[in-house]
Amino acid sequence: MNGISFEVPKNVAQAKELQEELRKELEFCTYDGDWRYICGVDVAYSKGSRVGVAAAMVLGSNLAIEDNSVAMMDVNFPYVPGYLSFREIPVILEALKGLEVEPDIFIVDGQGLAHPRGIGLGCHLGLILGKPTLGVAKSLLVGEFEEPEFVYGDWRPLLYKGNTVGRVVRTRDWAKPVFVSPGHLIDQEGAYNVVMNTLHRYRLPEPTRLAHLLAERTKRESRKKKK
DNA sequence: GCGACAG
DNA sequence: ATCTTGTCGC
Repeated sequence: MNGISFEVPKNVAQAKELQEELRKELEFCTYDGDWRYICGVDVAYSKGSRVGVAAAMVLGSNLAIEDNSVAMMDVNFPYVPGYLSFREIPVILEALKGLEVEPDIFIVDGQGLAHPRGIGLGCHLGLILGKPTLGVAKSLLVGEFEEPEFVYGDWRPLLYKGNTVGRVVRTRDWAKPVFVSPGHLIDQEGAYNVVMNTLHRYRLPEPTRLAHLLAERTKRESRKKKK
């Protein structure tokens, strides 16, 4: 069950056209939550954002690490809000090639549906992989919401242009909420459940949190090795 | 024209 | 996101 291939847009205008086209392919279905391996992805940057370091962390249902992989490569596309996927997907795909275990579902560090054109990094990656994917962002890109209660697990719908595009979730007492939205082959309730089931004692779910640490550590080690 | 703006 | 040491607090 493979997905589409990654196309490289020449500029932001082309990227926008591509997103509007890909948006039609997204499928938000109910998710049974029945995964064996879940993969978190994150990208760190060095050399003034010229080089990207992607990390993929695969966890089992007990949240124990089952596999991981990293990749580093020059990043071409600039960071433009709303077009993050064109900047991060190439190096992410490279990292995923190094996995020996095949994940059932993916969590991305960024938005899914909660995006200006309804196709954030989580959605785009999901289409390419052809697997359930969701986004968990640390800050808002688009939408409006009411403050969730300051209690673990509480949430409020994230509204954008009259539609609910995700959930603003309090993943820890008193901590800033995170923005959860479906990417592909999953719905809002499913995405919320996956996040709640992969939280440990931190604000971010373990797959993404550990992928972030791995990417940071890899970057740190490689910059000292080169100089 | 003025702000907002994932990582 | 990145550049960066120590420091306050659970």
